[in-house]
Amino acid sequence: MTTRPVTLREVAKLAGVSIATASKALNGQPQVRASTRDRVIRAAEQLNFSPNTLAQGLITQRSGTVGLLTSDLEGRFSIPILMGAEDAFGSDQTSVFLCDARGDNVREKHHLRALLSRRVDGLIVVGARPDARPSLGELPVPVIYAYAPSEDPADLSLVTDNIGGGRLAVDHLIRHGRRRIAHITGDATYGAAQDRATGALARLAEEGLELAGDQVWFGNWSEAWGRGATRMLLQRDPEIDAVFAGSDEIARGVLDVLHQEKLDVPSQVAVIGFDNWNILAANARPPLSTIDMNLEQLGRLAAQRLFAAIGGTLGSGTETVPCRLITRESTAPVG
Amino acid sequence: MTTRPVTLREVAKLAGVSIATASKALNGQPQVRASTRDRVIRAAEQLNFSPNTLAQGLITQRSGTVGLLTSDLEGRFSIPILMGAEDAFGSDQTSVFLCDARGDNVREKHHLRALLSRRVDGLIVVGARPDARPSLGELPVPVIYAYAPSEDPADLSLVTDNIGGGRLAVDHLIRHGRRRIAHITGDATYGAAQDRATGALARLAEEGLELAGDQVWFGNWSEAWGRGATRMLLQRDPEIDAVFAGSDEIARGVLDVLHQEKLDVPSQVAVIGFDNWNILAANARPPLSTIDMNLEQLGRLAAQRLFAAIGGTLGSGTETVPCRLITRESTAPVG
DNA sequence: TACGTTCCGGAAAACCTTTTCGGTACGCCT
DNA sequence: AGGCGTACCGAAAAGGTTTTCCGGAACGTA
Repeated sequence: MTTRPVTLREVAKLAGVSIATASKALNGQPQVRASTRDRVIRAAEQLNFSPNTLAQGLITQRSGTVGLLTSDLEGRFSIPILMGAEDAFGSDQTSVFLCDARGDNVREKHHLRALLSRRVDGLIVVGARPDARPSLGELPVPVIYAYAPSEDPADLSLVTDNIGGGRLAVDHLIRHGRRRIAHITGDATYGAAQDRATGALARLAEEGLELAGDQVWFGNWSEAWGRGATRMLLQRDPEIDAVFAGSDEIARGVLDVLHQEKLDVPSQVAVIGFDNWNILAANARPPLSTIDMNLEQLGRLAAQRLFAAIGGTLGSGTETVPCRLITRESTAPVG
Repeated sequence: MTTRPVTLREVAKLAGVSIATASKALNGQPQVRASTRDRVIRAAEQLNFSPNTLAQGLITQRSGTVGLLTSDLEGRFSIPILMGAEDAFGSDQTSVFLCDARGDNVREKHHLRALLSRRVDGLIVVGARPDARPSLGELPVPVIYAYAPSEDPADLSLVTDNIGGGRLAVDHLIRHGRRRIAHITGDATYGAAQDRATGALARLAEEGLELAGDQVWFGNWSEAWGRGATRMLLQRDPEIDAVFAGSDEIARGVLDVLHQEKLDVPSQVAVIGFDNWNILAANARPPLSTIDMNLEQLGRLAAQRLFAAIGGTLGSGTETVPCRLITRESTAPVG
């Protein structure tokens, strides 16, 4: 079982040519006769030869690998980004090193060192929450920051368009004839919460509408807060006809209390969430309209940008990826 | 920015020694004077030298990498396993290649080929669902199957003890004085569903109890099924005092209908779930007792087994990892 | 026949590190 | 003084591949 892998030397020997010709034959170089090429290829197949990528990397100065440095795998936002990136790279010849720093700074440094030692061709840094994070600084390889942008504007970052997402949600409610729209969202220290609220308020202002409930209800990203805030909101303003929740978790809490209060969704009150966290949104009662951040596309995009940067030169600044509206049954036209 | 990495040659030159001595100095070999060693180390630090792992791997015949081949990253079960494995390897010097086959067979083959070409030292195959999957066959490196066992008993597989988990859940309910226990679970074609039911029934039998509701309610792994099954169950047998749900999703549906029917949880009916999917279990009303499969530990264990197998020899057969009871408020003693 | 072209295949360097082995210098003993 | 052991350092091979360059053969032309 632990037989040493076959080398090009053995393939060459079996085909009766030199190592050099064998290499050229397998790599499609022109300076080799068709008949010899066939012989080499057959020999390679017969021995089940696969070239040693380490040796290749040594001479080409390209390892064909990239590092995916995430702050927390647990967080559900990292996963789709990873998937997108892995997918995009997979179709090229590059493999992906997965490193989870678990939010620990020294662990991140440690992983970074290891990755550089492995001569990765590039790096994608995936943040845990969508707020700016410290830059890794000058590195011998291109780096792309995904989800959480770098604090250094000289780096290239890819982030979600949370402002556009908030706008999208409220726009959807307005188009369905809603006029008394409230906004319950998460932790005010999150840039994402601020941005989504900003987008929502901007769209309301365009329509000449005021926010129902007198304020943006910041709290935390939990179902429990969704329940609590909704109770307070209904006390303050029983006449609302729509709620924009800052996350699907919060939206679940909102739905729960609306049911308790015998308010029908969506005929009396429309509810829209954020994240399109399928397990929560699709299984809600009724299924929840929500905003999808296109995280997988963000990951794919990061991979593409990185791929372009390898060998070429890297841009800088922050690029935003638009959100997408997912309509289910929790929103519907009035009447 | 794209400066070529520093090599040992440059370090040696700066320290005024040969490449060989520089290598020995940095690797703690004894045949080098302390003063020279210091000089080399200082030179290495000054140049920020990090050894080229590709070159190292070429001579030592160890790449210091392993492949993590998952069938679907999306599935929430893979993630904790990945985390555990990544964590365990991280503390060694091994890095992890992440490959997502997306349930596609040809993609899996493609990734496998790429990984072998990169001369990984070993492989962990993480399945999407806990049923046996085809073996990858004889490979030049040790392979460990996690979560989904291999069909070939000659391979080494690590799986969840679902039977024990089912037993654990029912045992907990019994200890709390419950006697009329029903079981609502997911897709009957899943081995996990069968096993959990088997464990549950075995524990009931030990106590001389019958399953309430006359049958195991197989359906699918959704909240909606949890709701539907609970309605049917209550019609069939309104006197139940506990429900063992095959997943936390299903448990959420169960809770929902119990609320609608004005049955208090846990005083009238206790509910226990499975998976300890935090977002669902901890935020339920009331917070859900559940069974945790210790997936992260399973991943860690897989890493350890693989690490032991590298260089050594690999065992075979199927090893099970026990489940763990998580008590929250949805279960409590009767009265 | 002599010479220039074209086409193929091979020898060897290069990538970067580890490790073995041989060599030098020095102190010690006889 | 000569021999020997020890401590330290360097030269060189090895690992597997790519690529450059060169040599030889075949062929056509003068």
